[in-house]
Amino acid sequence: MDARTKILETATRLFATQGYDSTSLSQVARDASVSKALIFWHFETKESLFQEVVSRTIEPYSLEIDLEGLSEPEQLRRLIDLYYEFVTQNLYSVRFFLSLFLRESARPDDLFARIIDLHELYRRQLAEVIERGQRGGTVSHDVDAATHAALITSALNGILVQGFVLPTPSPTPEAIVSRLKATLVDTIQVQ
Amino acid sequence: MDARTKILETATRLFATQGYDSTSLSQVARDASVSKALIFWHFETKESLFQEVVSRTIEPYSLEIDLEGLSEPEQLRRLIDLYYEFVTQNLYSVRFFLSLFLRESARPDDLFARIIDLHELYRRQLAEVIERGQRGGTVSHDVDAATHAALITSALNGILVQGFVLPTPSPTPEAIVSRLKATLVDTIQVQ
DNA sequence: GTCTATATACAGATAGAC
DNA sequence: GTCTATCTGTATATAGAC
Repeated sequence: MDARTKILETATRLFATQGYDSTSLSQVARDASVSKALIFWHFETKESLFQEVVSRTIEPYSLEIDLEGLSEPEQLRRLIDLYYEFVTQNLYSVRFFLSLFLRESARPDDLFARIIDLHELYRRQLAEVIERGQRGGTVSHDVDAATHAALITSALNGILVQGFVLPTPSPTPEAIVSRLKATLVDTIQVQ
Repeated sequence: MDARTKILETATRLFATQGYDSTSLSQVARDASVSKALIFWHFETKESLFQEVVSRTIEPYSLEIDLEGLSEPEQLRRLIDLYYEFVTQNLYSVRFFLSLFLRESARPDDLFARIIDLHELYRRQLAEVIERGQRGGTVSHDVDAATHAALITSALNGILVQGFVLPTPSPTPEAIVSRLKATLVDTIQVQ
């Protein structure tokens, strides 16, 4: 692996676990077994290194979802499962971005916008499925689609954060997600 | 106001908005209009200043809840409202603690334990109300109390985090909370 | 491209006058 | 209690040899 990549991977790991301010380039250099000067040769400043790290981290984030042939309630359950899968598969970087949102001096605003976009896209997709189900008669008309969709994403995010924060959550995240589907999907289902 | 208090309040504001690492004592001194040396006279080190800040911030956190004369489903709704009220009234410090949990080098573990305790206390209280309701016949037996309680706290936390992260959440937090009560309480209510 | 050596700034912390 | 002046370490960043 070339030095540039080595630096990037080391920096990614350190930024993600310690944050921007608490990670020094000396530490990155040491962990990557290169000199500090080499970091500045490959990356203009500490902040541009950080920008590159964030770009590479966010890159695989996407929303490719196949819902063909499923009823609307089934689509909702699938969307919930996919969200949870995605988060558990990207636990490190999700945590990283969440803490970036809450604080941090180096805020790459354009990339934040991308994450918010993805989130809203997901929420809108939930809402659209609910509306389609209401028109098709598989979902109850008692719920406002947008609000219910927002509740689902909130609950998902909350389960996620709880997993980050609490030492060993007594009900497992999986159990809560399954309960989420039971309460937030089954109860608005018609039949 | 005496200098010590001035320092504490300035440090609280800066730590909360910028974090521990990104806040220098020079900045605290400047903003509080005192010399750096005075900070060290009042507080041994930067970290003990931080500890004191955290202690003072967490101090008003408590769980004094009056649920007399309410049916179990009403108690659940009340608990949810109280949680939401508490969080909105302590928005700054809640955000502060959340970001502490996600990162930060200075981790005062004993105080973290206190927050986790409060959280588990609240969750257990929800679970107990549900169980009592099941025994008394006001709550459906279809739900597992502990899991359902965990789902409620997750959803609440998620709504909270969403409020922190998203620019202007299209459904308001209030709307989502009311939807939460409709979906997570009404549907397990008997009658 | 990669290094050693160095410049410069600012961090946390101390000494000592008042 | 509060200050100015200073110490010491380490941070980001640069110069210049190879």
